[in-house]
Amino acid sequence: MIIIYFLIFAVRFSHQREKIREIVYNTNSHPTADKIFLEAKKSIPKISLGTVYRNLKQLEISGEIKTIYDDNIARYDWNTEPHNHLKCKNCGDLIDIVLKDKSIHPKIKKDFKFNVDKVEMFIIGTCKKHAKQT
Amino acid sequence: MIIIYFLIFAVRFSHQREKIREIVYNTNSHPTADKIFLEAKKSIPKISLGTVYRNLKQLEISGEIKTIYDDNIARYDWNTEPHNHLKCKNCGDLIDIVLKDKSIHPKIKKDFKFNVDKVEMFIIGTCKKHAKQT
DNA sequence: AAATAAATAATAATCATTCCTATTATTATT
DNA sequence: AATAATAATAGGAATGATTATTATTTATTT
Ligand SMILES: [Mn+2]
Ligand SMILES: [Mn+2]
Ligand SMILES: [Zn+2]
Ligand SMILES: [Zn+2]
Repeated sequence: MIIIYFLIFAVRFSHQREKIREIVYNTNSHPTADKIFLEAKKSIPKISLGTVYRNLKQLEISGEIKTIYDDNIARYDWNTEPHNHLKCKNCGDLIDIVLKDKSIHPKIKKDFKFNVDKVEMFIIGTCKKHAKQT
Repeated sequence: MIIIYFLIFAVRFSHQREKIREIVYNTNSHPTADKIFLEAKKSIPKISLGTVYRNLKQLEISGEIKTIYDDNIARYDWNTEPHNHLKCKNCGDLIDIVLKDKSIHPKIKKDFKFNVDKVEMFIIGTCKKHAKQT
């Protein structure tokens, strides 16, 4: 006997989700849920923070955005391509960076029998805004 | 006129801190504050979670342990040498790994005028415990 | 237009972490 | 050994980020 379940989850349009997607797609600063909430409020005054979190999670699941963790708080990224971040310990800015070096994957596979999916890297330091005079 | 302030902060012995240090130094699993708390309770039943957090922070400041962030929760590491972690998305284990490649530092300096202090890397994947048959 | 159920706002609950404070314990001094 | 000075503690309240609950609203289907 074969039983097949179909769980159909119709996702339907919502102004709130559209706005949230739009905000993430137009912000380069890897905003937090709260920043997105405050921004969304400007055009949807009654939007609630729970709605923001729920939709961010949904957008993440559908692969439209990416969640990154900055120490212990979540920030959201429109850039879903594999990339890494420079984090300035001075101003907190996150700067996108693409390191195309995949050479560690086979090495780790060999040394640890560990199958690499992705590499999440935070490069901590000081950005050019705080450069000392030379 | 020269004013010199001395802020003297005598750190004195406490059984609780000794136990917490001992637990971190004898645990390879990068335990959370809660794990450390539960373990410490076995020998100091009245220890409080606040004491665990306060002392972990103090040990981190004194350079005896290191804090790492696994998504959004703090874990503690006796290994204060620069190193990175393999994270199994299956069982959550963190495995220490040392990548001695420092070649990205000058490149980032050049491309972004960004001064690198340290690189925090989580290599996400599947550990050998869940290897599929070949 | 009516029916269906996904999405919402509002709010309560949860979880990790920090803060507060009266009491206790460690260390230095007599 | 007793006293004084104050760092550290236990216990609990407060905070901040995130998730869960639920009655109501809204998008979509019939
Ligand atoms: Mn990014
Ligand atoms: Mn480690
Ligand atoms: Zn900066
Ligand atoms: Zn594993």
